[in-house]
Amino acid sequence: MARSPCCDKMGLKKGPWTPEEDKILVAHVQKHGHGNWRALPKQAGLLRCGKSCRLRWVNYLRPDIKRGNFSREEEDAIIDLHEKLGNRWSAIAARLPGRTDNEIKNVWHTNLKKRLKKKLATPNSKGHSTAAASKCDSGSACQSEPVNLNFPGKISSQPSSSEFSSITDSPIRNMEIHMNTGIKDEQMDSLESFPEIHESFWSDALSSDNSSMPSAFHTVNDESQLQFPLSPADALEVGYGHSSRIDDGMEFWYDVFIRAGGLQELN
DNA sequence: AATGCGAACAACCGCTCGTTG
DNA sequence: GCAACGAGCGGTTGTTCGCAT
Repeated sequence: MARSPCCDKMGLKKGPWTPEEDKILVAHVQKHGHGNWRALPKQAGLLRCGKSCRLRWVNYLRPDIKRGNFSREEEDAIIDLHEKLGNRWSAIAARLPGRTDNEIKNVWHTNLKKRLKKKLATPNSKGHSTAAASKCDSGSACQSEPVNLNFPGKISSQPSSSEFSSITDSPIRNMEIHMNTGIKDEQMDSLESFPEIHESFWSDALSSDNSSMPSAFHTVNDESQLQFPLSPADALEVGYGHSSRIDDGMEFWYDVFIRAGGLQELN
């Protein structure tokens, strides 16, 4: 397929954007939108290619962009999501409001990779992130290996309870799903449809003393009672109770909750 | 003060995918 | 079915900045 010349065209500017260019681009997008990036620079009077304009807008000028350092929660979420999705930065960014794929990619390469390596080097590290992360480190593969999916978010694939094997402490967290062929397309699709977090989930969840754990979840007395797939009631009962894993973030809980049909309960 | 080096981030490049004629 | 095109994605590079020497 023939490639478009894009920025190679003579006369088009490259390199860092000036405040003036930013102003022009913002003003133009606010006034006319960005239906056609290729035509935009000409219309706006910018000596840039459409690709460059799009990138500048998406990664820097968009009004909903959250600037500043990543919180610990955001970093943990990135690690978890990277474990599930691999190097699919845009998919990860979609789960982190206000953050761009480029930003996440940069943070991953500069911070989080190192953090994971450190965790790996620590004998008592949690380990749940590191093994998979190291497999995925070089790219989006994460396939053709037994995958520790970290959580049974693939409940949609309706595994039998025998496919899960409880390993250590958390009733859900450490269930392993061994699959012969790794993550399948439909499972990735399932991850893609990760729902927006329902407002009332947060208000309920954060009413807990520990802001990282939904109050809606209580430790079950007998973890072996858990049956998969979980009913909404079971999901509400599923406990965690292991403070060392508190930093693992909320989205896991929400996913379990939603997949168990908990949203209807909230509504 | 000058220099070297690494971290962080912005931007570019090349590719794939989806759409359209 | 095919080619052309635009948009989007992920990998990579270039630049800037802060810190150590």
